[in-house]
Amino acid sequence: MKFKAENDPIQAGRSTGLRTTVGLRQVAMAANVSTATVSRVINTPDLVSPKLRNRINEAIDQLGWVPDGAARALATKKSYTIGAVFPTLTHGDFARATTAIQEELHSNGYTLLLACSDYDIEREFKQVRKFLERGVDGLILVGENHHPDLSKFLKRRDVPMINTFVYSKHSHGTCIGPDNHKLFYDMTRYLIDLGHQIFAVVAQSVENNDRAQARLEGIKDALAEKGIAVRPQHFAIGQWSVSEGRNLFDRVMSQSPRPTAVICGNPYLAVGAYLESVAMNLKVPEDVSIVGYDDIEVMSHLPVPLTTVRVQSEQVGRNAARFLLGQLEGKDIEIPFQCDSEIVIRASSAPPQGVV
Amino acid sequence: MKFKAENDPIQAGRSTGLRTTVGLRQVAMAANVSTATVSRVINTPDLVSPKLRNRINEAIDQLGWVPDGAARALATKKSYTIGAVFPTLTHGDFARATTAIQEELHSNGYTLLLACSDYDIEREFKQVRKFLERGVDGLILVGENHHPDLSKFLKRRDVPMINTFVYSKHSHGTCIGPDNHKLFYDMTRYLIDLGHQIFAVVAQSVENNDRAQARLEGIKDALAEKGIAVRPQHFAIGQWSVSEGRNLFDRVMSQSPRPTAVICGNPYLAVGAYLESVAMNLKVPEDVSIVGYDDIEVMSHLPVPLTTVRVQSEQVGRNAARFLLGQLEGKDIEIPFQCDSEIVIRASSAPPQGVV
DNA sequence: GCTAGCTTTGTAACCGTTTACACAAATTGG
DNA sequence: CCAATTTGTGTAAACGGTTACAAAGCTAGC
Repeated sequence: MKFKAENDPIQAGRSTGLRTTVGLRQVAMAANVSTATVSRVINTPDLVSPKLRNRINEAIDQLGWVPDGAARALATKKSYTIGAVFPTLTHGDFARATTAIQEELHSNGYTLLLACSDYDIEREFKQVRKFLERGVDGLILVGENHHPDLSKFLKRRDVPMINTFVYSKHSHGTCIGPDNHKLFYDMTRYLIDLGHQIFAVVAQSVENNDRAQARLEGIKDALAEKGIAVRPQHFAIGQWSVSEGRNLFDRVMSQSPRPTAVICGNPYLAVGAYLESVAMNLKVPEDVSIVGYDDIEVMSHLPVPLTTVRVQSEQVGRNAARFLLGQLEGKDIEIPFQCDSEIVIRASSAPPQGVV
Repeated sequence: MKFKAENDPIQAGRSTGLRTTVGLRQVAMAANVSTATVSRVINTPDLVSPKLRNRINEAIDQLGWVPDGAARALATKKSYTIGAVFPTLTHGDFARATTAIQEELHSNGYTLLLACSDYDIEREFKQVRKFLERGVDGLILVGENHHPDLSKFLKRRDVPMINTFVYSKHSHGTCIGPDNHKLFYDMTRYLIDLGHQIFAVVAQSVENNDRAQARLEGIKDALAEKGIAVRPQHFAIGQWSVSEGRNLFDRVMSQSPRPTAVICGNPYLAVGAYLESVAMNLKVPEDVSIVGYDDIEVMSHLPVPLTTVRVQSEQVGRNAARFLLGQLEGKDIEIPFQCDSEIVIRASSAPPQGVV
């Protein structure tokens, strides 16, 4: 099927007459230069003579022109945009990381696209696809297990990506965060060394959460080395909340034998566990040691401050952003892929009663 | 200066030969249809005959084509993108609102651009400008006082905007949130009715924070009606943290006369105040009533649960997003501009000692 | 004074979609 | 059976920038 082209000059010039929005062309006309020169003033001012540059800048100011990002992205194939998908923002560590990412990106001229997966791999994948449609230049995700098709998708359009809040030697260069396994391995060793023998674990679900999973493995491995295992009745998995911490603490402490150390999977569970110990009239750390993960401020201000692991979430976010920016600029910036973290020992952990 | 155009057919066809990325054109060729038809399959499938539609969809799948958002935005003048600037994400209410916004936007095909102003009006303005460059279709901000040039900027390119976490009658239709003044007016009235006469206020800085400012006014106005004022030594302004809550609580409680009620400007200050009361061996609420703002989970689990104001931050976020989407679709969706909020009375507030 | 090289500026094709308009084919009605 | 609609598809001009390339205007060297 063929149609012949009608070269209709009126139609061709249709829009030129009634243009109302100000664009590069209007600026160029106002300053009596070509569009190329205006574009150069924006992108490579050094290539334009000072005289013209001034004239053009004046025209820009006067017309109040702001370059159109979409047109720019289309022409350059760069969107100066980074997409991040977090499981949730309501957990302090992710919120802090997001803030850091945003700051780092913004001060480099990039903008952050944000989405939440709610710990759902399918959703994460959908969000990522949408981000790719939007033309993001890079991606920041959490954890290492993603939708099976995700990496193909990324590879096809080689968008750099970095996984956050995870680290292990085998993932060096693609992940940035703490070594979750080691963290809780060390924490558990610390408790073992204090003399504990009966351990309880109170944690959130590990579904689609390889970080939490790794931490649990850390506990198990450390205990196994001493021939210890967590009894089923001392292993409580639930929601992510203070009240759940209270419930689960109550549950594990009512079992026999009674644990002398309770390891909590997140700070809210730990705070809940402690508050429940108060309600149960148990003495911490005399009757039971309580330790947590992640250091939220209130933990250190409770009547018995809580031992926990401190992860530098801002650092994770900031370095993730830096890494991506580095990749995009072509320079391989060397950042610490394994981020700082430490066990903060406070009053809630001590040798079990009866051990000197 | 004039140059004559050289119609160089080789150069003109330069890129057609070595095209490697797959675009609308490739799909069109593969399915042996025009680009317009492919476009229609994406945007208005009903206009395309089922037969062609299938053939094209197959081609799309096979080539793994994803439409280019930038090109689309350029052609349609719509980016399906909403920008939000929050003071910070580390405060629970903003984090919850952000999550709700993101969800609402995403399920309507929009994407969220996020930035933080760190309670700095200049920064907010810069972020907004950047968002406008990016071509956002709408804006979500916090509070009502912005950079003086901001509204001009928005009006010029008529981008709809909504202010969140604020509400008053005069701002109906442009703001969505709680009536901050009324909230603390009511809270203060409640304390007055309990019989309190000596009030202390422990709050964060109100610089560039009209919400906090309004709440303080609410306190003052309620007190003034009864001829009461907060003494200077009972008025403590500081950071936003638990430890600051402890410090400031300690300070105001050491003054004479000793206040019988302490109103805290945010949940962390309130928790800090309570924890300090424990450290100071003061009984709550017998010796002093403590009330806060915003309901974070731990407040209800402390040995003495704290009276506070509960604001539905998710609701604020969700409705803000809905409102903007409505504006963009042209339909004036009726949403509640004043959001639900309530005073949650718990054990930390009671009549002052000596009053029956 | 002429040429070679550098700097500055203009021309116009191109980025990947959308969409107004033109047209052909299919449907309808008298 | 033909005119008037309706439906489906193609053509090509936008959208608002960037940038390869060409063309001048200089500078400087001999």
